[in-house]
Amino acid sequence: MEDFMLLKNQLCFAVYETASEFNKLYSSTLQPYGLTYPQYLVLLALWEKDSVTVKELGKKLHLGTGTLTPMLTRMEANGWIRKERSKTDERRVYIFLQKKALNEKKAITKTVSNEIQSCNIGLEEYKQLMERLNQLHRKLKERER
Amino acid sequence: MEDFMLLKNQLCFAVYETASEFNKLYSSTLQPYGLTYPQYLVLLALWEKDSVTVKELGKKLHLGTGTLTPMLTRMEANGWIRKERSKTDERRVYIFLQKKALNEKKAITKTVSNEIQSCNIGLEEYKQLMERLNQLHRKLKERER
DNA sequence: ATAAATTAAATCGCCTACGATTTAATCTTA
DNA sequence: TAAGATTAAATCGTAGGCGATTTAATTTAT
Repeated sequence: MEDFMLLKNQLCFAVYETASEFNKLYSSTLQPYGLTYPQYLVLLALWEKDSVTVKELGKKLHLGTGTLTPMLTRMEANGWIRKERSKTDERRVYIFLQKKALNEKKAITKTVSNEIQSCNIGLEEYKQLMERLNQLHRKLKERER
Repeated sequence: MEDFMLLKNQLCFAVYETASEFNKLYSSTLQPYGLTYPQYLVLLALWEKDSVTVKELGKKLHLGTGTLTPMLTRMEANGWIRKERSKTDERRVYIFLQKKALNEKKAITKTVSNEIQSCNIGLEEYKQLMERLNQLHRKLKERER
């Protein structure tokens, strides 16, 4: 039981650490573009589906407006996106990609992809880890209720 | 290759999400004690080895003084730890657990343990995930150089 | 039709997190 | 030993991240 506890602590720490490693790796890779890691995640979401509300974006990224609103404001100031309040329902704010984000998509994804490639993560390893993480993720989510 | 670009298939996002789930789970569990998740990690480190310098603590937790110093100040204000500047080398600041942290150790670890238990994560699942995470972690670290 | 409930985004306060700089102490070395 | 390099912690500025509250618009139920 004591060992199991140790293991649990190690697991949460391992996840915490790995997330922070990813953060650093992506941050330095994205720095030349003037993007942060969370901002890149926003672009990934928008490249997949453009012109969504803040709410929808938050759902996809699991982020609330307390995080998104200021971040989107910064991204707008940097010319990545545009915010536009809906005419039909003025509560909603739609997010649109700007030209810059469309033009630089190829370059950014290529750079990131190269960087990750250089970590030599095998496809099998990748898949297994994804599977395990999603499994854990599901259990953590279930727990919440 | 294309669905490799999808947000939900990105390993970095899975890690990011899982870390945030852990964070939320631990945060709500620790809230009654007036502890945050990173503060709990500090206690875990100190329960393992007390009276260490800020530097050593940072090495263990992979945190710099920009994060630690204000956090330790808060933890001192809340009675968990005590900071004491070394007499022999006044550059160093040693961190000591306070009685409160020692007295509540059992209760806190028990509560956390119970909470995590309720996620029904099997031992095998644990081990595999840890193994995969450490493997990934190693590769990310290697990449840095 | 209007009061009440709901919804969406913004705002607020607090706590990480990190790179860069600053301050002060200690160590090296010329 | 005095100047310069190194070290440890603190400080600063910027950017998440989150729970809670606020504001304004839209729905709903009466």
